[in-house]
Amino acid sequence: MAHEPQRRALARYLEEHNLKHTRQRELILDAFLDVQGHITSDDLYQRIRETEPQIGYTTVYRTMKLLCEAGLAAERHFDEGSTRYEIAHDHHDHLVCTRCGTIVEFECEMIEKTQEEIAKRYGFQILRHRHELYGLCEKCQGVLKRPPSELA
Amino acid sequence: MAHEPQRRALARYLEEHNLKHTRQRELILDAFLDVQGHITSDDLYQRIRETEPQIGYTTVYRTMKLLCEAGLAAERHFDEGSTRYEIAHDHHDHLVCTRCGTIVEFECEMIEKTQEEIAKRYGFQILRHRHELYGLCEKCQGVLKRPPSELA
DNA sequence: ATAGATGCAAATGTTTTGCAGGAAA
DNA sequence: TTTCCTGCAAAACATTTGCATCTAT
Repeated sequence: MAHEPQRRALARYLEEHNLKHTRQRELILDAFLDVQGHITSDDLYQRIRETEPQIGYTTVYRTMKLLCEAGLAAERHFDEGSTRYEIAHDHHDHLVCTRCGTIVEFECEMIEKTQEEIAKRYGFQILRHRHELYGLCEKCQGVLKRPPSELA
Repeated sequence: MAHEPQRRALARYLEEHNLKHTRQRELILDAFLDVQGHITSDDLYQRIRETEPQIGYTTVYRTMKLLCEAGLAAERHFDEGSTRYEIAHDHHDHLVCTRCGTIVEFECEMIEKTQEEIAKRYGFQILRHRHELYGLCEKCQGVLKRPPSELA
């Protein structure tokens, strides 16, 4: 069933914090890793309940927070409203298509450096940041260029 | 009572859209402009009700949306949760102090240009963006350096 | 045996909506 | 006198919390 490294990381985190290793936690970790994407707790809950209808949405919400604390997931807040989770990895920012919801990750060292300079100029010490570019992905630009009759 | 240019702009917008010029709308516009800051609808409601207790919070929420449509206010969503409104002016981004809530505006052409390049690389057409730097302002860095006994 | 987890229901905080009465054009 | 607004109460939404029960250790 794969996801072994992450399963081990979770097990380690739970032991170190005197927390319990439960079926639900393993289940949610697996489902989350399977999706590979920027998913909401509710999406994940809907998905899991298809095969495990006895699971509670509260548990999914709580477990996603736990996975963040364990360093396996990262919380993101895009404009659309609900909290999304991504698989934790190196720092990056996002491009978000406002039509189809596609999310693309990018990183740019130059912007990072420039941010530091700006912060220095205002006497701030940056702890984190949020940089999101909203617009149309290639595909959606194409769709919107067609005559209205062809639109969904 | 000042704010004449904005009052006129609002009046013009209301006429053009066949909307009505009411005491509440004028009141909310004035209060909003007085604050000069990044304020939530609820903050504004609390503030106005001190002198005008009969006003409804619904009206404040609705009017802030109206002021955005009229181009007089702009909506912002920072990490802390509720929607804040600022007086509409040239494009800019923000530094936010996570301890005291101070918000400083900045603009950086180089970052803007770099964003465009990134978008091009991924085939995106940017419609808007969001760039927020969270950290400690000068004052709060100082406070947090002191021994714990001196903290509030 | 016991600390901790689960899942339901209810509470939360913010914002929106339905609607009857009220004010502007 | 008609169209639009207001303000209340209630709904919406996403998320969190209280609590009795259940489970991993």
